[in-house]
Amino acid sequence: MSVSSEPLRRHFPDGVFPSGCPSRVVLDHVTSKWGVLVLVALAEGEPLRWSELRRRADGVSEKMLAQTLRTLHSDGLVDRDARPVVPPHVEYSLTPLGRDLADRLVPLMDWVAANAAQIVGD
Amino acid sequence: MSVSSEPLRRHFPDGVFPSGCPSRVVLDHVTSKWGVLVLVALAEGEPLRWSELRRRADGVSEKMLAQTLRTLHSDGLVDRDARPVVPPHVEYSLTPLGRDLADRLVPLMDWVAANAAQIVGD
DNA sequence: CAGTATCCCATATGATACTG
DNA sequence: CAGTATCATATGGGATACTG
Repeated sequence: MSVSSEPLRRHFPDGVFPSGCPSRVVLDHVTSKWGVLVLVALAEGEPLRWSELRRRADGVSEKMLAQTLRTLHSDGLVDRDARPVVPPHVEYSLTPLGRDLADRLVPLMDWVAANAAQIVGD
Repeated sequence: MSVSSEPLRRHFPDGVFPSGCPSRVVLDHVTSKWGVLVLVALAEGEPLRWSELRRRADGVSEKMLAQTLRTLHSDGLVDRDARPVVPPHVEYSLTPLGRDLADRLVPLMDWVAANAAQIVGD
């Protein structure tokens, strides 16, 4: 079933992306080991705090979480809301742009979750 | 448009993926720097040869192309068809599983292509 | 709590040369 | 043409200690 009636889908005619173009940079941010995980964790919809993110992106070090969050924030994908209270209360959430991206990431993660055992020969 | 009427989407309730589970391994293969590019290059539909892949995954070294191809092949995502001629003629293509994955990768790449300039502040 | 600052290492990635 | 083999390097990533 689902025989492709379209033999060709010329999405990226001249090579997937020219090396060194902005798309490559963004792709690397987005597909970075922890970037995907953080984005998808936030894709649930509700803002998450630092400690929650550390738990949900299981295994992430403080250094990498900080670095990932900084990158995603400066890319305009993640919002950082720091409330001036003590102890500090900071919430991270997706920007509209980030949500848009996450919508494309989630199907990928679903696929991985569904097929990983088969692939890796669990 | 496309206002989310669903506040929560509990795709990955207990943390995106447990650290060390098969999904993490597959995710790393699939989102590896060159893995994505090779998969998407092959997503066009027609089989590609080594040299074509090198051109389309612009910037990839021979070592990394070989390694990426080996991983994707052993994951059952990419087929390798070597014809016993001289000079050698080898074609790579997606397996059904690989095509299924690529279908989820392409929308992501399209998004990246569409938004990269804005994000990186070209 | 939410980070930053350091030190350190594995390995992902790269450049080059060589081969069936 | 389609790789493999080597050598070298950058940096992604981790552990630990410290701080506003």
